[in-house]
Amino acid sequence: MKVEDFKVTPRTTPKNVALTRESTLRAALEIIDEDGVEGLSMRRLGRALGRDPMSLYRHATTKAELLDGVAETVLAELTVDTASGDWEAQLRTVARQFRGLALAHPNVIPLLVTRPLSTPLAMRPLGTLRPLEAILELLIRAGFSEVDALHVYRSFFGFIQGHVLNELQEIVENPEETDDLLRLGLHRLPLREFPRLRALASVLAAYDGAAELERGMDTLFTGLHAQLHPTSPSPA
Amino acid sequence: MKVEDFKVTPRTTPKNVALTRESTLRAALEIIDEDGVEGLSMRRLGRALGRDPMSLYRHATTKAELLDGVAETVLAELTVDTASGDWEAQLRTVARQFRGLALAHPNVIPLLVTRPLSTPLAMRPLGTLRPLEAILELLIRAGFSEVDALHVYRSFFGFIQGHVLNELQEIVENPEETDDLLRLGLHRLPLREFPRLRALASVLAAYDGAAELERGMDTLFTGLHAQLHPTSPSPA
DNA sequence: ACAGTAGACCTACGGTGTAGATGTCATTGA
DNA sequence: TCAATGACATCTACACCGTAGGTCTACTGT
Repeated sequence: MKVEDFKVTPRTTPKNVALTRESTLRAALEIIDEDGVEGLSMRRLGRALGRDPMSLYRHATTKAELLDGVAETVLAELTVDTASGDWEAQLRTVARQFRGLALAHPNVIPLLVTRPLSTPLAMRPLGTLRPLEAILELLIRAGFSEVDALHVYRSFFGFIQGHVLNELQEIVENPEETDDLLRLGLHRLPLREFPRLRALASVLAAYDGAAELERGMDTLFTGLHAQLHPTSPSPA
Repeated sequence: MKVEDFKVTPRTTPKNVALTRESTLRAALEIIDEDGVEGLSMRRLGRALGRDPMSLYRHATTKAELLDGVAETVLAELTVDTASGDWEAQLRTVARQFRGLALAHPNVIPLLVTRPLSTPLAMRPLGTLRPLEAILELLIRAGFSEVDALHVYRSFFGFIQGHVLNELQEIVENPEETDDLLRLGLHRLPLREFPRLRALASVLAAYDGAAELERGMDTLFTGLHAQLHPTSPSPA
């Protein structure tokens, strides 16, 4: 009893399992993780699923929607404990989660930061709005006014987005090279024009994303505390 | 004497002016401003310039490089006064400039935040590194150590990037609608799941990007001052 | 038993980026 | 002066893209 015996249908392979939105998105995510957003085409996704590319339009009316779906599934991994009385600790946790997602799926980040630019807030996939709602809930329960809660959310979200973009830009060009200047390829920069940058080679090479995130949050929360406080300031 | 009389060359139109890298990038920027990055194709750009699409490869070896060029020209509009003794004031100026660029060319922002993710620092267009070098120079002259200067730069740059992404996401769906909830389309959100978000309709509608940027910078600089200081702390 | 329908498939259209060959000058070197 | 050299523009062609529209099949509810 060989696999071929079941080839009732023409050229496609797995076929036994039904095609769901979830499995489609999972496969799409895999392709993006491997080859980036550019690498994902409907034809290739169809091939990966052993289905005709056109079948995909059963579960996503358009490719853009499919990309939104991928962004959504990734973002949905965030969990916010709205019951926590310590809003700062909770936000710190979310930030670390977010960084984790970014490192696990770096190729999805362009999607995450870019898609909302062309989609009004209310038309975004609900899954992407859920963390927003949860954080608002958390902050308001912690005693912030609505306006301040939104302000904190924006500062926080802008911060982690910025941090992740920063961190993902730190790409080492020649990992095997021992000299920092060469490893980062900085020797290519004209010495006259970029003395500071070149001098920072070793500091750049020693970049520690996790530490930088913590430090940035220290900065952020110091600033936030100095500026506004919830009515019930301390953890429950 | 009609225009047609000059049609020595086949189908293309302007032709008299030579095709330079600069004019090419300017035309590309115009198309992106109008129709977004998706709207830019080599064929369309060629049409806009009255040249064969293939001519473009004389000034950019690939489309990706052309996009980098567009990002570069936009970013090159930033000016940093490295001689200023008041580093905070100078950074605030840069931030406002950056926001200005973002509002003037919103469709370029995806390029700005996305392209560096696939390009090691040392291989980026020099124009995009110049602001970085200048800010490092500014900070070091102000008395920061190299490490701290880099840290400040990263916090700052992450912040403005995050802010701009936040601000550009605030798209109003039905500008003519008077009720905030309807104008933002928030009525589409399930009431049970998104009570906080829906309640914030009027606050969201009153978003003021410039004010938010200033507020965010207050937060940021408060935090930075509390955390580290240059050896020569006050403006010259 | 039959109509309706949901899901998958196929074909085809107008687009894309760009490799490679060809044409057309202007400048140079002998 | 003429030939050669290069720079630049053009054309053709290839493999790929997203997706509109039609068709086939198999199951569902009546």
